[in-house]
Amino acid sequence: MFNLPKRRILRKNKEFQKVYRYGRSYANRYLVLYAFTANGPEGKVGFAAGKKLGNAVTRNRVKRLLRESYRLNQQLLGPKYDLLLVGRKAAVDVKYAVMEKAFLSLVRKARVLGQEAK
RNA sequence: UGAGUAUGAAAGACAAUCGCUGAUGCUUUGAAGCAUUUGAGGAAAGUCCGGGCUCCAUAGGGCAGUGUGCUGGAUAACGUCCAGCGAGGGUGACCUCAGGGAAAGUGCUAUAGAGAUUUAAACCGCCUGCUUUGUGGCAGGUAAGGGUGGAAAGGUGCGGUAAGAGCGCACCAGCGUCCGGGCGAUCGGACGGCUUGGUAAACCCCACAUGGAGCAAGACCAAAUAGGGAAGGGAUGAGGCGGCUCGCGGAACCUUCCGGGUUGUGUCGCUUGAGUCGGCAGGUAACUGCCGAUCCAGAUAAAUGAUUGUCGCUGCGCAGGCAGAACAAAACUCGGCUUAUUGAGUACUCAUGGA
RNA sequence: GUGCCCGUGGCCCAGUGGAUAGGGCGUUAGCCUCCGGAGCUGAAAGCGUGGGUUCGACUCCCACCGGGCACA
Repeated sequence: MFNLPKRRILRKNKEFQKVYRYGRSYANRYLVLYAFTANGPEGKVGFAAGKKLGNAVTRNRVKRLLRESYRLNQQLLGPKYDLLLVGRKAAVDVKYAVMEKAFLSLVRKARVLGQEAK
């Protein structure tokens, strides 16, 4: 239920480009959310952290926080969305609880929640 | 106690829950699921050097270019390391040094100064002579003193002289020859003649080293279809060996343009290696040899995270408790260097006080 | 991964080992004008950082820091 195997993660450059170009974007202080209606059997998710955030260690940490937020709350989401989460500068030294809250508020704003959650 | 020098272990631990990479086993048409196990560093970093490995001749010759530069050793190799020598710095522990050649040649040496590199040089001064009413002028001698400079061509002292001068002598520095110690850099001593600035991180000379590219190397598989037209070159030797040349090699194809068409973030390379740990032996040491044990990440928008609890460390607080814990993540691999950073301990030095 | 290049006042650039580090634009003070512009006169402000070579370094060498380019 909380699984997040490799095939559910965006890996190819083309997929990233597609979500960036055609997805709707929502943002707050800690992250940016791109949402795009998927055409595959299940939704995929991607995580990104730009070079502005710092060195490799901090970028990795931001991406892992984003992944945890998605992984633990994915059952709330509708099944047919490709999402892309991008960390922002304020997320660098933030705890998980803050990140999760920011993620949930954005998800509500973007209206990609599933039927049960509503 | 304070200040400092060198070296330098380790990089919080355990448990629970949810997840991820790889491997193995089972289930399974496939996809996947379950179980067990595994999983970042001392710098993984910067990419400053050097190897392995792969391809291009089997990596060859010469020139050019580039790099290194006290001696001896270590090493696969190095611009690294170890032990010494010399120079410089520090009261000292100790630290720093691209540290060969300036008598092969060329260049540069600003400003200042009379004079800056070859018969060195006379501005002030000193001395002698001539002259003048003269405090002066002229001629000559002189590098001891002053002044300039980073540097004035050996330094100090005594003798000597009209005044002076390696002009003579002693010591010191430098140069040459010889003797002795040391594998050697070099050190010590004797003798000789009496002295030839600096700069080679300026060109250069000498010695040594150096073929080029890089895992996006390279190999394989799959998918796609049609290999079409034009021009030029090719056994009188194409393309290739990324500077030039010699040489090698031996192709029916090669280059350019026009038109058409397809395609993977595929598999291998990819982790057993100058590996790691322990013992013994050799060596001042770097390191080497032998024996035994052991397998310890292989990702590709890139795996180690999140949450909670207990204990340990540091700070604050009477206490419950609260806050904090660096720098930073493999990308073919290994040896160094450099930089970032928390830092227990060990050895030593100096100063002050006490016994 | 490899090979290169650059860093000079606020901005864009010059600069043979010896200059007071130069030019343009800008800033600023004064003059001029009824006011502004233009013009004239003057001023401030700089060699990325740290070492080394040299008598002397923006320049030569080394190590860092920051930025950029090319190729596969």
